[in-house]
Amino acid sequence: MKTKIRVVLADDHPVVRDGLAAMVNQQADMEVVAEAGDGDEAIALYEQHRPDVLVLDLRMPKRDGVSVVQRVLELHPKACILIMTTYDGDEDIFQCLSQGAKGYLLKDAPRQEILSAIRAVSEDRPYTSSTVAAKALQRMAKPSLTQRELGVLQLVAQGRSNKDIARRLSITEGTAKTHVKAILTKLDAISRTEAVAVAHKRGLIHL
Amino acid sequence: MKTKIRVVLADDHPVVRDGLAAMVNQQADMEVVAEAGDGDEAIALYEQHRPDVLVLDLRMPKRDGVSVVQRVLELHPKACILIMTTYDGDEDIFQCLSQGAKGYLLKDAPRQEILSAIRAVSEDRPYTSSTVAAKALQRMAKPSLTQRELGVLQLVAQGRSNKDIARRLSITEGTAKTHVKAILTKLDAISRTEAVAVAHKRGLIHL
DNA sequence: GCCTCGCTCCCTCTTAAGATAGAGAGAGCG
DNA sequence: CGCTCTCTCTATCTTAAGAGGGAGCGAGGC
Repeated sequence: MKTKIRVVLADDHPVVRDGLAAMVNQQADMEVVAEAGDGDEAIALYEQHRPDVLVLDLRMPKRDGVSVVQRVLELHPKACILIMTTYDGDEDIFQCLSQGAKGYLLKDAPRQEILSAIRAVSEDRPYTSSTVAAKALQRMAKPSLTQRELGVLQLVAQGRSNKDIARRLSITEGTAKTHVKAILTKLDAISRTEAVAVAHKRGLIHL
Repeated sequence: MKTKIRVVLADDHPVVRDGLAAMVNQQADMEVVAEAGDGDEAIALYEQHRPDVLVLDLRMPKRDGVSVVQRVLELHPKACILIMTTYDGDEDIFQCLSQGAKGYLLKDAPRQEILSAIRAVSEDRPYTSSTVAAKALQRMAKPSLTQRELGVLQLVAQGRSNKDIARRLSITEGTAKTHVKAILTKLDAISRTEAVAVAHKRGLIHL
């Protein structure tokens, strides 16, 4: 028998970790070697165990999924990371995959799909369901927001006025308006409130 | 030995169901008798098995948690329902508990807390962590929105203009403004965008 | 050097949003 | 019956938001 696929889990919900661990350990060809409850722990445990696959949630305390992907791949370019999350916004998907994650799947996926995704990723084969892949492709056709625009968008989403945003960012109200207008154009929205709705759906912001 | 606590699980994520099932079945005094993947199924399986405890997720396909609570308690006033979700908005908590759910806890709760919550609820004792209970109390001090206002809020959150909202609801723009104004006052917000942010945080709307 | 992009600032103009105040119809309730 | 609440509509007024322009300046790529 071949050596088992060694898996590290990272998710802030104990229930989900238990569920995944139970599923994985039932399989003859894989085992869970460690479980992390936040982003920092995920990186530390990857270092310590050097697993074949890192299964990663996106929204976690201390450090979010995208940044964990970035950091782990910086340290170990050959790392095989599988994202497993409830968020299906095209921005999240695009960010993770373009950072170098090997797979992305949603928590409502059936057991079989989850297991075969782990196997695929462990062999360095990318795994992405057709719906998820479609969103990543959709995202590529859309214009990206600049750092500044993302910062402004964040404040808009909190309900701040242009004047308020200008004060917080130490720019003039006119400039704030310029940024907001650019955001509206890129997100194809008529009003700031619609922009927030679109941005939220796409995963550009997380309220 | 006493008879085991019979549990029905309802959650749209197979992983979570597996996790809960693993945790529960490891205990000597409880067992999972059925698992549901959506709201309708949850009601049907409750009918079929009449478990001691129904562990329920809030956001599910077909029928949402609050409405499942309502329906099950309508059919079986003595039903013991434990809400288990990621949503910690005061509105969700308040709705569930005031409908008659016996417990409410968050998915990031540790294993021990989850198990003791199930035991408490099975004996008809209410279980609510202090943070959750605090939110329910906070909510009681706040003004409620009327049905109409909730409908308008929904449209505001989608980014619709007052004129647009008026057209969709077959009322005048002035009336739409009146409703929006009332929403702003009740949510203590200055602008509609802030109102959406507040409403989302409180669980009044789910984008 | 030239060009593009991101960030900043400026102008005008129109429209939407929000503050304020008043009022009537219908439902439900003590 | 009066009281309260919800929903509806009215009107006026001020301010914020958004459309549509143009423009300078520094960084980085070709």
